[in-house]
Amino acid sequence: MLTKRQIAILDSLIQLYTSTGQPIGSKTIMNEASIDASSATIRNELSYLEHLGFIQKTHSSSGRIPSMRGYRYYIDHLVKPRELTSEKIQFINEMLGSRVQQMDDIMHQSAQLLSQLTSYTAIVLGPKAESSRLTGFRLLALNDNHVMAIIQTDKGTIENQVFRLPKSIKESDLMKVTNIFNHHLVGLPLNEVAKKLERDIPFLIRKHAANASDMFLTIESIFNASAEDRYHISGKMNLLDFSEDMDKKKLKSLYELLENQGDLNVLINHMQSDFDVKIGEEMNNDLFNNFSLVTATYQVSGHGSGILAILGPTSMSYDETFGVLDVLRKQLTHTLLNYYLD
Amino acid sequence: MLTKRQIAILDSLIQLYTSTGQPIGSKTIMNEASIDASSATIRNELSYLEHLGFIQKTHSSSGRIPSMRGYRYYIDHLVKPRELTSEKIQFINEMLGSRVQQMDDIMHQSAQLLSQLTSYTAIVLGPKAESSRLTGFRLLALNDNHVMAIIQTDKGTIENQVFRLPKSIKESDLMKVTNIFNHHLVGLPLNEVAKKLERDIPFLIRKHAANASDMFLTIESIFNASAEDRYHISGKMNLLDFSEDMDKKKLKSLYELLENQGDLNVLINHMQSDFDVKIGEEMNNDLFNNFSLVTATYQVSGHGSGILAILGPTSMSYDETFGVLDVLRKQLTHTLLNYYLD
DNA sequence: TGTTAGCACTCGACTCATTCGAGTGCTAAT
DNA sequence: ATTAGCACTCGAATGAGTCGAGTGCTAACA
Repeated sequence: MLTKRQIAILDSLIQLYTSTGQPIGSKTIMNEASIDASSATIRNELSYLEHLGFIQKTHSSSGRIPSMRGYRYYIDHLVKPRELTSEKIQFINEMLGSRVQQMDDIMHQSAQLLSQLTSYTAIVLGPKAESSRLTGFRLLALNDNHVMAIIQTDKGTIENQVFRLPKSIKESDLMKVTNIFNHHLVGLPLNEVAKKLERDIPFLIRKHAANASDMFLTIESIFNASAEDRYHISGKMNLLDFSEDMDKKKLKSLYELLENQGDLNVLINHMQSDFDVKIGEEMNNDLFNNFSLVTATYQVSGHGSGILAILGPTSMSYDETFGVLDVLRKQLTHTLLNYYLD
Repeated sequence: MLTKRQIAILDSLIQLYTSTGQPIGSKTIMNEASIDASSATIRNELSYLEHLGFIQKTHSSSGRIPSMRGYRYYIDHLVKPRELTSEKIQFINEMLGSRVQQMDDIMHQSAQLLSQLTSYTAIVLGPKAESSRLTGFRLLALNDNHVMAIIQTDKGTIENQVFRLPKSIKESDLMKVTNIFNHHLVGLPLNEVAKKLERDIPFLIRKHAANASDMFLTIESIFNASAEDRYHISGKMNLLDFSEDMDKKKLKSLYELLENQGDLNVLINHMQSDFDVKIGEEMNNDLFNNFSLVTATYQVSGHGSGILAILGPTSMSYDETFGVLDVLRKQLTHTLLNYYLD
């Protein structure tokens, strides 16, 4: 059990360290933090905090920096979202408030806002409606050899793709395929659709429209694309600012990871809580040892939930990050409700 | 006028420098290059080449590196595309040869191939058909409040975008707008379309479908998007390997520039010649002082021409870069002819 | 006259010793 | 329990010294 003073010291130390990036000594704490004790006393307390594993030295006579455990304690007990300046709030409102936009634009905007306001890297995931249903499937002949496939769900997502028509396919085959899809898939929840696409549909196609089985593969890939989470990442290059100790090779692997849907899925796993922080090694990936990932979920009632995430240095200012995320999350809930409304 | 030996020395020096990255001294040239002269003689020649401005020293007693002028001379007179290994050629064939793909996929593939084979950064621009005509415009009602606009040209490009319908708009308005577009724009070359979109159409809309003028703005932006060049960039992160001397700030500006269509347009201006190289300062942008841009054009008869470009360090191996570009350019011409054919 | 061996000279890169100072832990006094 | 005082530690910065790759110049040579 920590005393009040010990908590105050730990708090100040982390605040100071996250804003300067330098190890913090007893004198600095005495001067900068409002703690009524001499540097010698603070030294004793620091020694105790180190003994408990909350802080550590970089070398035997250096100042202290927070340890993994220290950050954990800070995040779980001490940090409070910092209020944004009214200018920043206004900025967010302006960017997300007014005009009608497309869903993708909104997500993209949000990611940009997050990365600009924090100067870290932002990852945004659109609202995921677990129970959305397929409401429409169309094949639209554009000309003799191009067809557009369009997929709609009741949650408003619309996916489309143009593909070239193999010569073997006739108008009548197109109709048949469309009918099969409409008859067997439309109205079902998307996870059902995925199952049927794998099991029943290939059989039906072979039976009723054998010519079209090539085409089926294309269409299947569109369905898969529509089911995939779509990540919007902004401020990737900000990573350069807080990855000094990484060599080029690691940096490249890191960027490759950020390009890869699958890896992101592992990194950002859905969770219930409003906020969640993963610190360095908690991410189980050497690449992220000096990074932290702060994730916030936003809810759009009746339309599922989405995720906002900030990837920054372990030594980031958590209070500010929490502040930005909190404001944006609220604004986004609001914006999206409007989006679904009209 | 340079003697044969001087040319041979300049050639070797550049080859050696581009492969080692280190300043080259007289002894190295004597040992590595097949030049029948002592190091002292080579020193004399080097001194002369420096006097002419083809090479320079990094400090008073260092070896020589090529100067801007040296590179220019090398590229204009000495460099020969290096033959690719048969494995690499086969790799390219496999990636671009077989199955039917979408245009965007082909371009994306090409960019990836280029960056992987050169380990520099690749920029690919799809075939630009100067004289393509608008052949189709459709508005497809997806549901009560979403419409998809589809634009087609006779060169096979298809652009589409989904947008939300303002409430004020009725079915009949949609019809009217579609009619106006089909009547006044379809069949025209795209540059004519752009003009009319600016001049005549707004007036017609106001007259016949006043409610739809909001919608017109959206549709106009789709047209603009369809007219835009679309750059495919791959291997951005390779920049990290050859930008050691740049600070974080410059690196970020550089990446921002690569994200920006407009800036890329300035950088890569269309030209006729098969190959073109811009060396460092020739690009008129401080950010590129230590980079070179090698561009190659490819022709698809009857379907316009496109561009392949490699952005690498000024000290890149030009012969290899030329080799890769040449092979890919030929393969691409072939692939695209097939694409347009069937 | 062109080529070459020989040599003094230059300058960056590297190593090693020294200094400086921020910070610590410990002890003894309050 | 707190604090002043002090010896001690260690990284960062500074400077002297060495090494070696490379140069230019001179004089000898084919």
